[in-house]
Amino acid sequence: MGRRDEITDTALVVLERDGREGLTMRAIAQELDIQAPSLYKHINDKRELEVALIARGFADQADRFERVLADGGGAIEIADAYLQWALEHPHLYQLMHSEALPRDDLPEGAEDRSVEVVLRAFGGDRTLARAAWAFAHGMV
Amino acid sequence: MGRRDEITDTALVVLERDGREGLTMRAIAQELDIQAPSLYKHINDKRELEVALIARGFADQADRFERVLADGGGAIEIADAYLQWALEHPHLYQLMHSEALPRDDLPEGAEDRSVEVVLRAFGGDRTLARAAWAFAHGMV
DNA sequence: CTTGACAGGCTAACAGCGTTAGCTTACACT
DNA sequence: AGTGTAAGCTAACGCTGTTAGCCTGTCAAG
Repeated sequence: MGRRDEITDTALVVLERDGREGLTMRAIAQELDIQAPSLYKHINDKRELEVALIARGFADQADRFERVLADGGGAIEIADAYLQWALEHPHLYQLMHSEALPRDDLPEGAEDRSVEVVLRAFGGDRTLARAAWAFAHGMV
Repeated sequence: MGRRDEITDTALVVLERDGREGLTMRAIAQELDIQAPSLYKHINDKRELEVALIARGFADQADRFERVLADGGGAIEIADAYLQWALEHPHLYQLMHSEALPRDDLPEGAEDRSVEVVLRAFGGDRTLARAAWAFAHGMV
């Protein structure tokens, strides 16, 4: 199923380069030297592609957080990493939070891994962790 | 300049009823028993209309906050009102925060009035007020 | 009383969007 | 040799925002 991933890769490139409004089927297709309708051999609709990008966003975030934690970082460093990540991937960040999360469509645990790390940084205090997340998101 | 306001009124109705994706020029026009292109006699483009809606959102928020403050409410009550308002106007709230705010296009002080109230609730501590705002927004 | 400007409608049309249908081509497997 | 499938293609549809150009009613000035 490699082609689907290539398409997602390309979509990510287009998104980060042209923003959400530039993320069009035809633009993605062009980047792949292909016609837009051909994309539908690998994907059901655009939303599905966006969900895949969102999932990648969470995964990448989780990677970053885990690295911070592994380097001995605590809650503050995690929050800082959150903000940093958002500033580095503004368009993807916007896509991830522009509407209600399609939690049902997201692969199991895509979001959870990120949540897990944050939770650990706060010593398992779910309420406090949620508050911090909200604060970080709000600040962005 | 009354017609422009009527159009904005109608746009707000359509937005709250059908959400952002349902907020189309043709839908607004239909609600006014008019053809879509006729809207452009009163408005330059759709973005301008959205900006007007955003401005109304801030104004309505400010009204609410001021009332809370007048009723002796403090920081917590303001935060609660913020959340309450967001839940009551989910589509408008989303529109207001879905992209970078067009601050240059917003009428002078549209946002400021809201900020002002929050600031007062926090005894003029700008940093603390900003933090609380971020927290409230993140929670939503 | 006429004339002319202007406000505010109209229809027709365009480009770009996501998407569907149906055809073709290349390649793997029996 | 023949068949099935993966993956491309073109043409087209309905929707979107938007432009151009036309028409009609209101109303003030000469």
